[in-house]
Amino acid sequence: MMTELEDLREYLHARKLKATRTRRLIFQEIITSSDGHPNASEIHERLTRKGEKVSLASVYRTLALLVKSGLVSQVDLGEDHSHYEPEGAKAGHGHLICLSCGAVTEFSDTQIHRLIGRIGKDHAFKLDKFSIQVFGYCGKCLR
Amino acid sequence: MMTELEDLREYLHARKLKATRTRRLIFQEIITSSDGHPNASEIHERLTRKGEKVSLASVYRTLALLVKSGLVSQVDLGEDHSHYEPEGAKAGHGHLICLSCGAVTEFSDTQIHRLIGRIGKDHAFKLDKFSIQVFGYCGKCLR
DNA sequence: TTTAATGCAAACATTTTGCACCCTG
DNA sequence: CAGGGTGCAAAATGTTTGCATTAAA
Repeated sequence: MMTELEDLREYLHARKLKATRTRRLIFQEIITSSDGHPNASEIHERLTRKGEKVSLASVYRTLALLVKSGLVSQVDLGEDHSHYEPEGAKAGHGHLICLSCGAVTEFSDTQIHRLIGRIGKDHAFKLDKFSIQVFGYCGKCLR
Repeated sequence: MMTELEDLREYLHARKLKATRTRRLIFQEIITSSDGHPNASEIHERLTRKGEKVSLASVYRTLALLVKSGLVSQVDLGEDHSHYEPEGAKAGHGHLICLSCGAVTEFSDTQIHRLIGRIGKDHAFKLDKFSIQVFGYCGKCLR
């Protein structure tokens, strides 16, 4: 569980950047987030509520750094702001987004990977990453 | 080609909304757009350049209406604003987005449809629509 | 002690909204 | 001519940036 923090430290040290308390707090907040996909202001609120004095500007600056590092990925859930999630081993997964309650469920599927890979080849396109949003209604809301 | 305009007229008439010149112009701009996925300000600029006096506010209001009607769909291409495209027969397709030149190529694949359908079932999720963005480098940029 | 990182506030970009006036039906 | 639609300007969001100050290394 602290492995990720080590990864961050390593990343920062390798490029002579500073492992500040602010950066650790923000990264930890993403890793330990119960809802899984917080946005910038949620991260800011949660830290503030915990008594940490971190500015929203730092949240944005740190998020940009984390995304660039590959430790965190930026996801679009169909809202007008970005969400962030730890980039775990389960790379390349999609999100099921409920249009009624907003619940977000992740899914991962090896067939999708293979299919996307083939589509890239068919179009002479060297792929870097992909993102899938499936909108609809979750089991709870259907009842 | 004028079929779409008829569809718009029909949609508006059915709910006692007005088929104004502004609405027709904006819808036509999306249908006939050469680049395929204009954003709000591109639509506004193009109409202005053609000598049409349409406000950006009306562009946004009309886009919202067109999306709700199902005649147009809103797409996310990884930028900080939305793009719009006609909702043709080829429903449910994805976009290949070049990280170098920004070119956007569409793809459609029946296997993806099937796969997404199955994923929905597996999660007791009634699906409405889906969206796929594949980021990478296009053939031109690889040379 | 050096230099990167932070907080704050102002700046930006995109989208939304209130209101007086205009046009379609 | 009634009611929805439009333009304009102001406001609301989400995100970025300049600068003086703080804190890692």
